[in-house]
Amino acid sequence: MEQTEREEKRSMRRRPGAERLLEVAADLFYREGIRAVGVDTISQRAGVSKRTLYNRFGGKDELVAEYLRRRDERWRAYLQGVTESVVEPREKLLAVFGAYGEWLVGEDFRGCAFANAAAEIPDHNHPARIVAQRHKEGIKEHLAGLAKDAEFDEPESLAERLLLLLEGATATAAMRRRREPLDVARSIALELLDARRH
Amino acid sequence: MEQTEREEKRSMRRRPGAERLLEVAADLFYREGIRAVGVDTISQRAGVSKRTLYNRFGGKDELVAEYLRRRDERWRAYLQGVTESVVEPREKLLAVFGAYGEWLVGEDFRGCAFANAAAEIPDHNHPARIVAQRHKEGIKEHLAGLAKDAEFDEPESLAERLLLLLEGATATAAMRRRREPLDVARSIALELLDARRH
DNA sequence: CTGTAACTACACAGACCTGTGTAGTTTGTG
DNA sequence: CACAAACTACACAGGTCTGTGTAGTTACAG
Repeated sequence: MEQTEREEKRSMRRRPGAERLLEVAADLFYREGIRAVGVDTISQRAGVSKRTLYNRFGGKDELVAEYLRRRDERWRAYLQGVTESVVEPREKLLAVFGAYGEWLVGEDFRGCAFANAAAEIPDHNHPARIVAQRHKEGIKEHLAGLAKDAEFDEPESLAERLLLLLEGATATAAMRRRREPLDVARSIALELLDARRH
Repeated sequence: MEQTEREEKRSMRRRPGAERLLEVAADLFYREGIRAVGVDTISQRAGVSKRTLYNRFGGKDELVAEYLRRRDERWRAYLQGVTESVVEPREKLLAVFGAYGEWLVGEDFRGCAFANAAAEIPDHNHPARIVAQRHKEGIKEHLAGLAKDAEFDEPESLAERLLLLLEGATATAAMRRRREPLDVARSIALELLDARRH
């Protein structure tokens, strides 16, 4: 216990700069846009020298990719937790809509970070674009797993449909923040599930 | 007739610069992103002095808004044409999906210009954001009109659902260009229409 | 011919951008 | 203590950005 604490302290101490940089970058990139935020601003607000940013991440592009990687991890972990807390397999699928719903009514909602990155970065081979693409695949796989557990026929196909609904709700909500889009998406999802009920 | 032609010529001659600027700006903004393209590049490629750009549009922000306004007009006119060419009211709704489908499989597809603008511009009061929001409302109204003509119950609600599907397909296709998303959206649309058939 | 609208060429301000180079300091470890 | 990793401060290169100021040119209408 004491040892664990010390180790944690050490690893936190080892690169405290990188950690602060990522936190600040995540906040600013999401809120203001990737291109809109300069490395000077990030390092300044993180209370870290710009040199450290470049020593840790190599450049802005990789910092952006890291920002998305971390966001991907956290969102998937959150989703995992939400679906695990539900018992009924079919309800798990609907719980995903609940998770998205809570997110996109928040005051600080600014659309899907991955979609936004794709909008800002035309280059398909940019590291951030690859992370963004993987993120969507990850969500789809998660949905497919749940659909399979709920014993739906063609779980892959259902997962694709549900993902499209979530994307649609997110994109629509990004235009003008409201809770309607998610309710619409959820009700379509219900129709789809009911139509495939055994 | 002759008079019309002369008037057209005159009005085209009156501001040839503005026209060229808008064409070039539309192309660059869409392909490379709004923030990524500077006014110097635009005016240079349009073969027009930067001063003219500022005299005509007042600034970059208004040029961006104009770019979206024109894109909105054209897309709505195109959609109008597509749906008018179909006879069956119910088929008109599906024709909208056909129109989106053709667009998002093109080589130069870079996602929805309005969604991209919203992603790049956090400020909700930016003129471009207002145009983008209006665009989506316009499409929804168009769909609602078609749904009404096809005598569906609750046409507004159906329109909202169909718009969400189109948004989802566009967003998904923007991540990794494929034709699947639209097929998925279209098949969900079919299910929705069938479930509401008289 | 004269006036006016549209436009050009070009310099410039002032800010911001990514990225590097360098010399020196802190901090924890063997 | 000695060493190395991590970090700081700071200047700088070279570029881009939006926007303005100014003097002069072109095209056309009355």
